[in-house]
Amino acid sequence: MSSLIVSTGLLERDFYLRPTLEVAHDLIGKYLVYKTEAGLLSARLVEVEAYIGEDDLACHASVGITKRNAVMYGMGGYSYIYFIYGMYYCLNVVTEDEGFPAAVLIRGAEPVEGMELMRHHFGDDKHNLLTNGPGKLCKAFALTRKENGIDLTGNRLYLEDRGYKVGKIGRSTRIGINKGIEKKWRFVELNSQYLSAKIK
DNA sequence: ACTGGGATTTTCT
DNA sequence: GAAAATCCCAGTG
Repeated sequence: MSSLIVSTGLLERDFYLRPTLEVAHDLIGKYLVYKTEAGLLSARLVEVEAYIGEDDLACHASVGITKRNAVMYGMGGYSYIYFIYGMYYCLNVVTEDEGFPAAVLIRGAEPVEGMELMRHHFGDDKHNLLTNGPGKLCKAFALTRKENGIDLTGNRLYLEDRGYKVGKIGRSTRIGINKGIEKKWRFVELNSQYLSAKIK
C-alpha cells in the first residue's frame, strides 16, 4: 500500500504478486486500458472486490481447480474473465504467486477514453452509466472469453498509474454472493458516481 | 424506497 | 439439472 514507491506508468508484475487485499485497495484510482482494433478504451477504477483462495467460499476456487478458474491458479498479473447469468462477462485481475488462486473483480469505473466506442458496444444510447457494474463494464469494453488469460503487463490490455489522487476509500461486504458474506472485501472510492451500488 | 421476477446459457455436480 | 461474483423493469407502498 503506502510502502510502494510513488511512480506512474504501467503496473508491473510486482504490483500483482502481493497480498490480494493490498492489490485490491491499490487498484482504486488506476486506469484500465484496452487497445482494440476500433480504438483505445480507458476507465479509472472506482470499485473492486477481492476473492482469495480455496477457503473463501465466495471464490470460484473454493471448489478446487476447474477449466474455468484455472488462470486464478497461475501467476498474478493476468486477466480472468468468466461468463455469468447466461449473458454477462466479468473481468478480474489475478493476484499473488503461482499456485495460490486469488483475483480482484473489477466492478466499477469512470470512463475516460473511448466513450463513443463503449456506447457502440452497448448497442443503444439511452444508458448514461456504461461502466458501473462488472457486467456492464465488460460489455462497454467488449471483453469476452477470448480475452481470458491475457498478460496484463503487455500492451493490449493493461492497468496503469496516471498519478490520479484517490479520494476517500470505503470498504463493505461483497455484492451478489450467498457465501462469504461476512468478509468486507469490497473497496470503493466513496465519492464516485460510478459505483454499482451504494455503500452501506 | 423497496421488492420480486425474467432474460439467457455456461459451468460443474 | 441447478446454480450462477448481473442487470433491468414492473409492481407496490
